Amino acid sequence: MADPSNADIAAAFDELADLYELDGAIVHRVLAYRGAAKAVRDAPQSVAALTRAGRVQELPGIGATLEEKLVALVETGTIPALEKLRAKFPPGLVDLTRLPGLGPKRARRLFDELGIDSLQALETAARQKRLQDLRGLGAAFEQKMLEALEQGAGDAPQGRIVLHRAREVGEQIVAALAAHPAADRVELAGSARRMADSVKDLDIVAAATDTRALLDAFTALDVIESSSAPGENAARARTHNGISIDLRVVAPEQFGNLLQHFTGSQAHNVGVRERAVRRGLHVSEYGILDDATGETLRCASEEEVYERLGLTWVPPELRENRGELDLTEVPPLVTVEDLKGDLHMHTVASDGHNTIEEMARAALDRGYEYIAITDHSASHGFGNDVSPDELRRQIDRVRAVDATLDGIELLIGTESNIGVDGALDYDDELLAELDWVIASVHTRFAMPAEQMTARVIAACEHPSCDAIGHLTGRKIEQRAAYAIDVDAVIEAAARTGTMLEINGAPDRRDLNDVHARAAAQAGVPILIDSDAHRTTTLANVRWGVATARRAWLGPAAVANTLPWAEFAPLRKRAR
DNA sequence: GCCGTTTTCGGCCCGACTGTTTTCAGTCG
Repeated sequence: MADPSNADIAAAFDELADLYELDGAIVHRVLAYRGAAKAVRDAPQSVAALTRAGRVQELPGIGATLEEKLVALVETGTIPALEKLRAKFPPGLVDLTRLPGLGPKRARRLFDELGIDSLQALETAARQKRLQDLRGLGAAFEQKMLEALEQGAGDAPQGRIVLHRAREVGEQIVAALAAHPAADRVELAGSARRMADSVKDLDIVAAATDTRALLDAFTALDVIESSSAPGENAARARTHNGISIDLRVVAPEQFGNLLQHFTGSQAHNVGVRERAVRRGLHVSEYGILDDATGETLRCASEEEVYERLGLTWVPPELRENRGELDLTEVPPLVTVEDLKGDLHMHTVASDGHNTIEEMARAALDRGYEYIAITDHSASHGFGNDVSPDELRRQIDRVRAVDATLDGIELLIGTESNIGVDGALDYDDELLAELDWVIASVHTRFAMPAEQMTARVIAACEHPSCDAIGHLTGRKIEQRAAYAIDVDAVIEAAARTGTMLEINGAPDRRDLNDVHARAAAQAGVPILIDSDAHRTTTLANVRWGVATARRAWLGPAAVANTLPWAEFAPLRKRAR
């Protein structure tokens, strides 16, 4: 039996939290399960393996009881308490809690007192006006439920917006507001500031000399379709392309508190506040209340907020409660400017839109010292098929352009498909003639995890395979990662000297932050590549850098921050 | 159920909103 993945374990703990909540457990017990689920999901190593090793209590939020449940899950494939609770409550009951305004307490009462066990049963009861029979619930609640059901609120979790789309809108609005005469400071906050993979909505915070004027300017922007005003210093709006935006405005002396609060994440803020309480301080969006003096401290800057709490300021990308509150100094994180090369891009030879020379000149403009031209290999047919003969001609073309350009090293490479059996395209001799080979899975995503893992490990063991591209094949908000044992691949990459890529395509960002952190900790050199298909998308490394930063990676962990002379010998073929 | 600069029990982040109440429970971010 294969070990459960961290995602599987986290899902089991989340389900236990939901069911214990329905069961009426005290909220702190429920939160303990949710916290444990998050710790497992964020863990950069296999939690199943940690459990076997008897070390799982090293994870924050895992104690003796949860260890016992993990041992059961790893050894038997199931958790007895979970089976018991599943038998106790109909599966449709958890669906009810997805409706806004209907949580576990009310769901439990609807079940106990009216026998409601599904969205369908809720709708029927609401139409028959039976919900208002319950003490504490009235006609307004009933109406709200019917409206929510009509809008399909219970059907499926709402889709999130991939970060680059949200930031495009957000950055534009921030720039427009910052230029307004009433604006003192304007910043994007929330998960967009933390550079998460995707966002639910946008949070913008501002300090202004004239709050009313700035709010009016915001709602009058061309991109805004509709707006409402939930308070004196706030506006909520929707853009024409369907993105919800919250704007909050405060006086400049309070801006640091507001920015810190709305940047989150929730888990980070909870961690911050728990530590503050131990010092007799209470943190909110309005300030820091000091028990000793009864006074509320306001901070103009975010740095001041952290300093007053005795904490090191935390870069927004790290604010996920993954250990950042124990930092004693701000860690060095990789930046776009640190990158000296890009090892994954396409040209008109396969499915790209620009020539070798155009890509090279664009790379020079970005200040790169080296790039690899890595058109798709022939077996799967992206755009034009690059046959072995075509690849030989491409070698000559790249060498020719390289000879005409100063200041940049042009590598001839390929993005080779990884076959079902782990074989690369092109014969070994031709692969060995290249300067660089990145290998990726593009077919047969549905194979079992054991086979997919063996397939990619086989590629790692090929002497000409320098790196693995977009390891898990995920497309953010579109397609889940295929089943693969990432830990096993990381181990193989470390053993064979194969680099692992963070693909910068904004809907890939693959490796993700958790995997990239684990790979770097295992000593695997990480690449940040654009996977550009035209000159303009070379800039996509921005999203790869964002993921690297969320993975706590400094420049030293990222191989293509090295100058060519130091990068070249790191390639497997040069070792 | 976890956890410890209040250490093995007694706490556990903060504030806003809603609908129902007449002081508050539940929900949400």
